[in-house]
Amino acid sequence: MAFNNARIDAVPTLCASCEGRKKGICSALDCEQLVELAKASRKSTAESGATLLGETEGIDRYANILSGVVKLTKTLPDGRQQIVGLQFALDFLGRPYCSESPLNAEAATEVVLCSFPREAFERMMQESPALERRLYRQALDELDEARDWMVTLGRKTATEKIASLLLLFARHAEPPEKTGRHFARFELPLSRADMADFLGLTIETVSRQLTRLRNEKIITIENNRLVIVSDLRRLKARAGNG
Amino acid sequence: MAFNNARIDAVPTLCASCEGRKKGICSALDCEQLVELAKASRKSTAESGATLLGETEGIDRYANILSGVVKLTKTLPDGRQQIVGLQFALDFLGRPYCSESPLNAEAATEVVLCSFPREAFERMMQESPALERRLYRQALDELDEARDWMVTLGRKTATEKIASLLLLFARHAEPPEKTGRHFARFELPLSRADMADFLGLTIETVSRQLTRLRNEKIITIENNRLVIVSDLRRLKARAGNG
DNA sequence: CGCGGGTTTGAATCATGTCAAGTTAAGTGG
DNA sequence: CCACTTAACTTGACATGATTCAAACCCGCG
Repeated sequence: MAFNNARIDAVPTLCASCEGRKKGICSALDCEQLVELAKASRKSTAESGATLLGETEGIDRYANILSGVVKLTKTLPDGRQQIVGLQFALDFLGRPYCSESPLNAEAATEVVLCSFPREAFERMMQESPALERRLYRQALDELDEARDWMVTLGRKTATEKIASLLLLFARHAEPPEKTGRHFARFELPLSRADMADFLGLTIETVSRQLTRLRNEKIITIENNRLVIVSDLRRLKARAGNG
Repeated sequence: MAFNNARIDAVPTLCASCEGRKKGICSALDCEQLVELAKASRKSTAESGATLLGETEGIDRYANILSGVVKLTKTLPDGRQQIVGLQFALDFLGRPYCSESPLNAEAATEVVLCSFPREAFERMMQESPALERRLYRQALDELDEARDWMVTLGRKTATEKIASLLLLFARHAEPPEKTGRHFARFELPLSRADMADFLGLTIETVSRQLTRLRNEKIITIENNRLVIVSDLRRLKARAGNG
């Protein structure tokens, strides 16, 4: 054990207890790279509602999300808005090989970030195929998610959309296996307005569908934000996926 | 020149005239790799309507699309269908690091493919960071496209959806700059049913919106498939993007 | 206590879906 | 060459799910 201490000590203190090192982008880095990146990294907190990445501003930093929920939005010239992605803890935030497509990232809840300056991170990407592979995989995962939501947006009814969204939250909130397999309980990370923007609906419709699910005893809502699902199977049945 | 002949000869005959070598995935390969991949490659044609990649079958080949249009679809258990992506000439078809998400690829028109066996291609991916980077970029591009369509699906009206789709086709059909900047003329690569599946509409609505655009003199349609747009700006205005 | 943001609820309206009937165009076989 | 069939598309009348507009509600906070 003592023999290995040098290496263990080499892991930056901040990273030692960081989940991102195990499951996030950083899992693709070796010790040396981790130290180098950590030197340039900065932990920061953003209030709910804060803009993390705007259409206007140049992107000068990439980041890992340590906690909280980030919404990626697009807006039409006349103000109509659509959330095109949600990112959770340990997701990577940023746009390597930045193409044109204008996209806003906004904190949906309070968010804690571990961010790196653009140049340092891009240099590391060049040098580390493993890192780039890890990023590629995340992009593929996000692509799958985006396509799943296209089905939801294009082909599901309002109730099915809401049920699908609740299931998404349940999946992210649960340490799987922790609560009973068919039970879930979580805080809604989005306001009704945000849910509407994600599902291509209006606030009123979102609200109506929630009360409908409540009336059908599929969910219970406390304090407008805490959702309890006693039987996930019934919720799944309402989500249209089978 | 003679000095270089050896190298030029080394480019596989098939590839020499192939656009994919310049603009597609293959542009990331050096000569040696190109030869190796070409040895394993196979050119093939698929009828319109043929399934290229099914939920059921394992994927045993990757491919470049040489010509034609491929639609990527997802289907809900009750039969509702959504097209979640369109791929055109020189796009890469396949799912490296295949995750779960069930996806169908079907030829929307007659399609010509240049395909490679799974193992050969994956081995090359392992060995060539440049190739993986190229694939990563395509994934990012597809992600951008998917997100653009999420806005269309979630927030646009039926007319705007149709206009947006026509603009997409125009962009892909035109050798840019060839026809006048504000003029376009192209064959619809999708049937009304496919357009409906892409836009989250019904065939009837698609048809009605097309005749509406025709009545407004924004487009002309000949033979049900040939579309002529005399002023792209008017079409853009109807697409909701500005 | 009253104020304000977020949410719920209600009634009227509208866009899109549904169902059904027609049209067009391209075969196919007599 | 002309009926006949068929598939894809268009058009019309009607039904409905979601939006819109408006009002009430709830709850934390000054």
